[in-house]
Amino acid sequence: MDSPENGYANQSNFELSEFFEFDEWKEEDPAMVVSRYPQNLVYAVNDQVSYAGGSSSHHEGPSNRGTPSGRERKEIKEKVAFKTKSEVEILDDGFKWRKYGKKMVKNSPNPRNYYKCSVEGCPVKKRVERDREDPRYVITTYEGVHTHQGPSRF
DNA sequence: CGTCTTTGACCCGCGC
DNA sequence: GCGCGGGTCAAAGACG
Repeated sequence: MDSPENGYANQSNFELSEFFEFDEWKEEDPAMVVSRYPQNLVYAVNDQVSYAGGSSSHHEGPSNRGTPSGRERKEIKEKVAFKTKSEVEILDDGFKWRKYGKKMVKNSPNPRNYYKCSVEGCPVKKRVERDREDPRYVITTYEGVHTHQGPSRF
């Protein structure tokens, strides 16, 4: 029923070639982890997407609904996928997130949660999904960059 | 009171 | 042209 080599890449052209596996980051301060994640890495990921995204079906969502202003095609989209081993997906990374939607993935009996930064001006979006073959693993995908560098936790 | 959560409905882009 | 999938927003409710 499942392709042996099929993975998340199958779901989207965007391959998680840069996903990190944190075995026990729980021990560390989540806020610290975020602070330590290299920004250049983000560039590397989005750069890859840009190149491989020549026809990637994954691009920024729908045009601003209600904002008929000229939509500039953003070729650079920061996307970072993290594979975290945790029982709870609500890992506090130091920022405040507001859940704005839940959807079920066909290839997964697990629902996909959509979070957005509560801070106004922060176009950062977070997507949390459970691994379909490893429920104990959680895949967190961060999109965008925080404009506010002062998490209440920091 | 304020904030956040949850579900449903709606919309868009693309494929065939 | 239509359907599918995915993604987002909205309102209400719950809770602190």
